[in-house]
Amino acid sequence: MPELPEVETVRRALEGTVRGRTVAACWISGHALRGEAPRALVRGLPGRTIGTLRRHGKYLLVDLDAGWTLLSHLGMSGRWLFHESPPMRVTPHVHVRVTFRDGSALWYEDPRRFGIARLVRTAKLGRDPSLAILGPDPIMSPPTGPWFAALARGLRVNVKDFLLDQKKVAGIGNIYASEILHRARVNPRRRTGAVRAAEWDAIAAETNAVLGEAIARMGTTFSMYRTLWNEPGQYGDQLLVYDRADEPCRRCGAGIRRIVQGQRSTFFCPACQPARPAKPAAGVGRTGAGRTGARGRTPKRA
DNA sequence: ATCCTATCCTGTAGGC
DNA sequence: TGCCTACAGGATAGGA
Repeated sequence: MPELPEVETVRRALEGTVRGRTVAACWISGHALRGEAPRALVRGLPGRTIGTLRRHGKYLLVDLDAGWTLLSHLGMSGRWLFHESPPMRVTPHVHVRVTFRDGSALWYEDPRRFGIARLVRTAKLGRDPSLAILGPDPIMSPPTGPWFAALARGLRVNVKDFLLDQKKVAGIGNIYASEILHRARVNPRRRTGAVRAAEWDAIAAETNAVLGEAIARMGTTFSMYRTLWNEPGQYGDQLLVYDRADEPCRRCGAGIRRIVQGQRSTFFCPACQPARPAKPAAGVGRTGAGRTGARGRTPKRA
């Protein structure tokens, strides 16, 4: 559920609300989150003050004082909800309740419990096994076509699974992978190693554009995701292909197709994203260095 | 290296 | 109305 734009929306909201607040108490439900109950929070959080809020891919890093960081991942159904004055009744699936000294509270809710919440020494974050394997974050380091092309050289995976691989680029999930490829006009079944330079330029440009636009609209609410204030994200209206099987393509009118890749749904337009790309015009598309995506956006950095 | 399956969980939507 | 199945925004492990 929550991909980079949703996590970034939560990060910004937390920055503006809980930063500087000091934890008075922490309660946990006792249910395990992705393998372990976050018991360490009960002892480790009280007395700590919230500092900087960072994000890498889909991971949220809540820096605390005294050299600790709360590492959070929302999995499929996790959400942090802020309460200026917390309700008396604990709603179902609340697994962590952080109460601040001023009486406000931050609750972590996660029906499917695929999320994680654990305390890590800030100095050792780089060696945390979850974080160490991640590729660069596409907001901090916007990808360019040549960078993607270099990363993809020789790989035989399909380009959709490539975008989903957090070890390559961290933060793109199942919704945005389909959206990016549709806007870049690249068929999701294409072998990564066979994607042309100009197409990588388009993929890079659309990665930057789609993620940026989704953040501006507070993410996509398909069903579960909510902002810190329990509001749905607004990017759902902008989706061009995701969950639109058999509906007309918003660009050309052809029927959107649903296929399964890596056990997960992929949506694409067979007309806009042909299995074989159009031949590049003579003299261009060899290196792609001078070309940008179809919309002419220029990525910032290699 | 890649691909396929299974697993961790609960909620929901759709078919009958 | 209820029962059943399929599927869901993620990540990981094991085996072919």
